[in-house]
Amino acid sequence: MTLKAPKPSKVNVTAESISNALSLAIHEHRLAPGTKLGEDDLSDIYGVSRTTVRTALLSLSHHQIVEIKRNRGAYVAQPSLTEAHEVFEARELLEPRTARSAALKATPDDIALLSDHITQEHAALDAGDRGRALYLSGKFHLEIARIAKQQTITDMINVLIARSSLIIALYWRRESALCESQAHHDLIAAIGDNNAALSEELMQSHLVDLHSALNLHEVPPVEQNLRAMLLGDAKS
Amino acid sequence: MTLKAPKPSKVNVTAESISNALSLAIHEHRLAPGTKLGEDDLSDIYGVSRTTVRTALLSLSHHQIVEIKRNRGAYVAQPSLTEAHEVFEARELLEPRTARSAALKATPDDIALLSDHITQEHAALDAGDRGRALYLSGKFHLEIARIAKQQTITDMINVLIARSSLIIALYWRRESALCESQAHHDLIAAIGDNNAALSEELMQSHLVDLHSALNLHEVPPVEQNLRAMLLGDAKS
DNA sequence: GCACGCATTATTGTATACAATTATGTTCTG
DNA sequence: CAGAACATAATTGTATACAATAATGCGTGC
Repeated sequence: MTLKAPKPSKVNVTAESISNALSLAIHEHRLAPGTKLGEDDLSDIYGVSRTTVRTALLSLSHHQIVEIKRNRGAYVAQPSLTEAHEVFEARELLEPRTARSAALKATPDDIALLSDHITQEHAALDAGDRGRALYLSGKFHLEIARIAKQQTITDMINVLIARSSLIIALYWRRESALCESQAHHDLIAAIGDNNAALSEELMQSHLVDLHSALNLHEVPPVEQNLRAMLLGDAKS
Repeated sequence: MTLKAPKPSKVNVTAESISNALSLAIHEHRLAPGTKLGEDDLSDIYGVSRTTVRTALLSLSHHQIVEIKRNRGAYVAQPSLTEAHEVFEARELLEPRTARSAALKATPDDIALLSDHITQEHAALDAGDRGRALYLSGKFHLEIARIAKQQTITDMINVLIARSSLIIALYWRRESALCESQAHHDLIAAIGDNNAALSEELMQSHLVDLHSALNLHEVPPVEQNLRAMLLGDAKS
């Protein structure tokens, strides 16, 4: 098992590292929407005080992937269907223009990095790790924003991608379709050719495609347990 | 003095209320960029523990209007010139389309509310309260986003407007120009007529206008004191 | 007189303790 | 037996105490 995962033995466990670990777990669908994130549980798991855990949870709540209900605790967010559509509409507003900008600025190094992403994504799929493939797929979009050199917009897209991961967990309809990374391949080609118009158009249709793959009815909220998702089933 | 301001005597002082008070003070340019926000100072001022203050500061840092430097403390953010351009470019990407959407959805009540905003803004200017006028001007943009009924995009615009306030504090060039709310009047008219294309165009040119009013060179970072800005000069 | 280094002070980071709120389970009553 | 009310337990919210880090000022040596 390739553990870069969430069990930093003892040293340097900061609020940010916990936040990152939880964020990754949510991206990879190891933490399902609705999962309760108890402060005591997390402070046990990571070996820090509740203070630090609370800082991490607060950070995640600001990214809207964790919802904190007063006096009730923190839960992995469960975006409503309305929010789901809003998130993809926002992405459709931001990302095509960002892809255009990326096409104009991309260097050969950038293209190589994108290609590497796709390779890793395929590797994850071959290994049967759909969660990691989904995470890498999101990172791909983020990488394009980074190439466009607009940190502010990149930050916004980052949040939207995180929420998209939750939305996919709740409202995904197609069975296989996540695997069809043909769209990503085409995007790399267009960006590598510095074809701004095509890049914008491909990104637009890719997002519309994803958006249209959402299920149309609400999903009942579910409760999930925590330890198994974060620690596998191995120890304690 | 019209105090809705930041001195809630003793009851129900929550992290959110502190966050709101500081946010308002920043919007109204009572807290200048670079001001140190010491935890002890703030807990004295608001009569709560540092824990609560830290929660508020963390929240503001996630909105990027406060910068927290590890082991150094929290400061009102000082956006770089690069960030300044990025923020306005992001607004130019989001707000025109949002204004279009608002024009299609606006009800008479919405128009009345927008007009009321303008009235208040003028009143603030007449009272010589430029800070409050600026705050209301930002709220005007936010209100349009709200009318468009896209909460996700509204949230993003909200953050961008807050940062814009800091940017204006640092890089504003024109002397009078903030007062020329003609653009806002025209926008109300277009939205009231449900004229989508015109609304989008007016918003676009309004933002370009604002963007072009920025100064082009960096500004030296400054330190400011805190108590006077939050409490007036009255007591203690 | 200036610069470097050490000691002191101040401020933030983290953990723990206590208070308040909510959830739960039991018991009593209709 | 069902339902409500109370008591108990669990969990979060807040404050305080302690530790670690960075800023400051003083003194010494060159």
